[in-house]
Parts: sequence; structure tokens; C-alpha cells
Amino acid sequence: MYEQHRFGMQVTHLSRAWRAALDRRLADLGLSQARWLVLLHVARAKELPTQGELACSVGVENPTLARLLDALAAQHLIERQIDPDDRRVKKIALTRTALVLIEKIEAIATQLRREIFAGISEEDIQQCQATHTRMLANLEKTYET
Amino acid sequence: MYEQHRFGMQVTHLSRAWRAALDRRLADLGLSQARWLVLLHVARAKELPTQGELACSVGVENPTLARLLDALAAQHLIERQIDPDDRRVKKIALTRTALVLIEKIEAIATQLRREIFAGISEEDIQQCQATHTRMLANLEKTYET
DNA sequence: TTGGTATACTTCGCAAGCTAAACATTAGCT
DNA sequence: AGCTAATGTTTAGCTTGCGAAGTATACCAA
Repeated sequence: MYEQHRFGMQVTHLSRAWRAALDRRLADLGLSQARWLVLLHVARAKELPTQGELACSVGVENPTLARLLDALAAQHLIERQIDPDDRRVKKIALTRTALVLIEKIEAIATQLRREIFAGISEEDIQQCQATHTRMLANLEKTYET
Repeated sequence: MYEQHRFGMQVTHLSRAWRAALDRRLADLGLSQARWLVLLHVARAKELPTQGELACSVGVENPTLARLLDALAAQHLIERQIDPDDRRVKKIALTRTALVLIEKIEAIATQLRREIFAGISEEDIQQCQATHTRMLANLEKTYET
């Protein structure tokens, strides 16, 4: 079994394997997970998010998001709308085409999650998430050092 | 608290944040975590590993490892040794310089781990690792699909 | 008003991951 | 021996992550 000094590595493995599995299933849609994730966050937002808000929500840096949005805009899946109140910001809106895609994506992601969680109790999953949350909080602190 | 549909994203966050924290602390040594990880795996191997074995152990694909080894060789931290018994394979050996580095790296990584695990019981950590392991096993199965 | 600082986004260059395919060597068959 | 298949590594080309620096706009203070 894994020892503690492998924890970081194991998390990396899990993250990559999850992403790879999703990538494989979403390939037919012509979308990588990075792009899918952006679409989904836009879809779930209550208001049209700015790029900054979106980057934070997705969990990537601004330049990374900017490039993803370039690609999504080229696929006509999102639009950058200029906010008349603050012309620095650009609000991100989904196109109609994107809305159709999102349903398919949600279905595929949900199915995969079901398979990954197979045979694991809800309690274990929640305990695991709680532990992750505490580690993330500890990691926040290390930034101050 | 996080809901289940965020699990994948949370793991990604944790993995990236961990890596970023380590990167910051190892920057003085002129090493990214990817390179550090390779060195450490070589150091822990019982025999001089081949590139294939090493890639598997580190958890990256062969081409990814090849490039990292190129960089490490340029820094005179590893050497590719040709195996006389099978001249296709190259065994990876650490240089003397690398051995000195490794001690420093281990110390820094251990200290960071201590901070990330602060306030979390050993039991929780192990439960979490066990859950990850089961998810990784489930992910393996999805490859067969 | 105007100059300086802060904010939002973009561009650039690099690191590191992947797959596909090329290349070199070995192993296995006949 | 000589083909063919398998194996180990490398090359090529793509994606996506980052930080640093650049641009445009907003805000504030004198």
C-alpha cells in the first residue's frame, strides 16, 4: 500500500488518470477536458462571469484561461462581451451551440464519475473530500511563507 | 463543502497546489518538481532502472521521461548507460553531484509534507490514500472499455 | 485636469504532459 | 540464415499549464 511520502504522487496520478479517461470519452465531441471544464463553469455561473472570475472558478491562471477562450471562441462556443460599465472586463457568454454540447458533456462526466466511485461508500468519498479541503487550506498557508 | 461532482476538480487543485508549493521551494536548486521526482525515483531504485521502468515508476509516458532525462543529463545529474546485454535499453545512473542534491530535496519535501498534513490524523490520511487507490483501480477498468 | 497606481486582459516564451510514428535492436520462427 | 514481430528509445507536433511583461481602462489624489 502507499506510504505517506507517496501521497503527493498518488494525487497526481489520480488527477491525470481521471483527466485522461475523460479526454478519451469527450474526444468525439472535439473537446479536451480543459475546454469542457470552462464551458461547464460558464454554464453554472449565475451571471455572465468575467475572465478573472472564471479563471478563479476553474482553477487556472488568467493567461491559461485566455488561451482556452481563444480556442472556444474560434469554435463559436463562447463570446466575449464587452461590459459598457467597465470596458476593461470581458464577460463570457455561451452560444446556442454550446448549450447543446453541455448536456452531452454532463451526461458523459456523470457516467464516468459513477464508474470511478463504484464500490466506494458515500461516506468514504466525503471523508476524502474533507481531507483534501484541509490540505488545500494548509497549502494556502504555505504561500504566506 | 464540496459536492461529489467537484471531486475531480478538487483533486486537480490539490495536485497543482502541492506541486506549485514544492516548485517554489525547490527553485533555488534549479530544479522543477518533474526533474526532482525523476532523480528521487532513480535514487530509490534497487538496480539501475531502464527508461521504461523509470517512466512507469514516475508515472509519466516514455517520451515525457526522455525529455526530462535530456535536461538532467545536460545538468550532469544523470547518465545514460548502455547495457551490454541488451543494447536497446539505457540504464539511468545518478552522478555524484546528484547524490548531494537528493538529500536537500528530501529534506524540503518532507518539511512541506509535514505542513500540508498539519492537523490531520494519520488515520484520515491513510483512509484517503486507500480511497484514492480504489479509484485508481476503477480507472484502470475504464481503459478496457 | 492630470499624473500615478491599480485592475483586467493579452501576448510571449518556456516547461512538461500527451500521442503517433520513426528508429534501432532483439527475439522468435521456419 | 533470414523474415517478421516485439521491445526500448527518440523525434515531431500538439495541448495546456505557468510567470513576466505589455496594453488598455479605471480610479484616485492633488
